Amino acid sequence: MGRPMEFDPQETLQEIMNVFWMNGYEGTSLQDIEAATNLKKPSLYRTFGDKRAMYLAALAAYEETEVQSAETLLNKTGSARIRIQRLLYTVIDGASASQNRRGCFLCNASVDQAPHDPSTRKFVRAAMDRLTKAFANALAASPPYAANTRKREKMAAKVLAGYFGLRVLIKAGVAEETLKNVVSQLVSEIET
Amino acid sequence: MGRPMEFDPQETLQEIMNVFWMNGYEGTSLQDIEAATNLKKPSLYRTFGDKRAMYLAALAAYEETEVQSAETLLNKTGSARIRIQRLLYTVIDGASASQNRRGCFLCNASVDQAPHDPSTRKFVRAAMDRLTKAFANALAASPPYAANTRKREKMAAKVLAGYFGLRVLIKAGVAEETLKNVVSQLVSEIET
DNA sequence: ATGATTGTTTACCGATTGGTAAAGTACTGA
DNA sequence: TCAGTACTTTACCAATCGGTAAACAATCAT
Repeated sequence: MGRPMEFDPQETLQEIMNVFWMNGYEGTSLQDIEAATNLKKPSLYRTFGDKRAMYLAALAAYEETEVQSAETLLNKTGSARIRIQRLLYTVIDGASASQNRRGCFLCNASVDQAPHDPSTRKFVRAAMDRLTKAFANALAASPPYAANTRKREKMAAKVLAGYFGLRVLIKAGVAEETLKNVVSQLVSEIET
Repeated sequence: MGRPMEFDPQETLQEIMNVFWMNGYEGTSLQDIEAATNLKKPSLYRTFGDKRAMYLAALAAYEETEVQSAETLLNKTGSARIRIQRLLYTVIDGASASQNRRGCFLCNASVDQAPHDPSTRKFVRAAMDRLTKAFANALAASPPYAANTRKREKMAAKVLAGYFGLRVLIKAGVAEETLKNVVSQLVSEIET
């Protein structure tokens, strides 16, 4: 059956994801991807297709790892407020601890590719819906939202907006104290 | 005194701003700028410097036009809630009316350049502060916020986050109804 | 061992990137 | 009229862009 692959495509995809996540689509060159993966272009093109396909695959990988971990975090114990607070503080801690300015890949993709590429837009919107549903599920942990679907969905949409706004502020490098203010404000409006 | 300029640098800067605003820094080539301004590269480099200088000048132009118009909108009559609601609905209408997916240039710059370029980050943060202060001033139109500076600042930070989140959702192309939900939720939490 | 098959490496492609030197053009003051 | 000056145009630069053909290396079934 021929020569076996010398690298793990899944692992490689994670590395590709990290590069696109940090630098965006236009900001990432094939050279950058080569450096990040320790692979040469022909191997990359063979396994993933062209640059755009790599980007979409990276987005999909993001959804599978990061969005899912957000979901599990939101599915832990506690009231609606506690659950969402837990996620938002994790985001802040992750940013300030490791000087991590990558933000949220979905948010980045919305800004730099969604307006120009329909397939990216479609994908991002689907992932956003998934995130919104995760927020809605977390909200359902508290009676006022469990009882009222419409109320839950509206609040979920607002939490999503606040979440993205937070990620933008992080990318801009605003002070951690400001970030915590935003989160405490945002969370305080969630009924128990 | 030699040959007079055949174009208006201010006007040209607006056109440069529009291109960067739409396509981001890496997504904009000098060819794009030439096409948008009807000028050749040497004229552009002579008047503005290199590409990065053009980008920063475009950001400054954005602050002078868009941020200022946001300020005047927030300074009109009405309660804190009314004022902020007015701005946010203007944003939504501007997006849905003209299929305008440019979002907010400050938000875009935060995502695609602030993490990589310190001077962009510095500039964006200053403009954000200005916007935050404009929100705070609008909040001061209602007694609960006029009386309590700390409360006002915290709410202003949250409104800023909501504002950026909204611009991200717009870029992702979410339904107008969802956007309106976000705004109504956001605004309903502003005391009168 | 050997051919077939698959993966990797090297080397290259045309196009485009940001940026500039030099030639040409239009205006000024003398 | 004419030298000096400032702007525009043309033409070009090395470097890098995304993408690929062809040579090379490693494994398989036979």
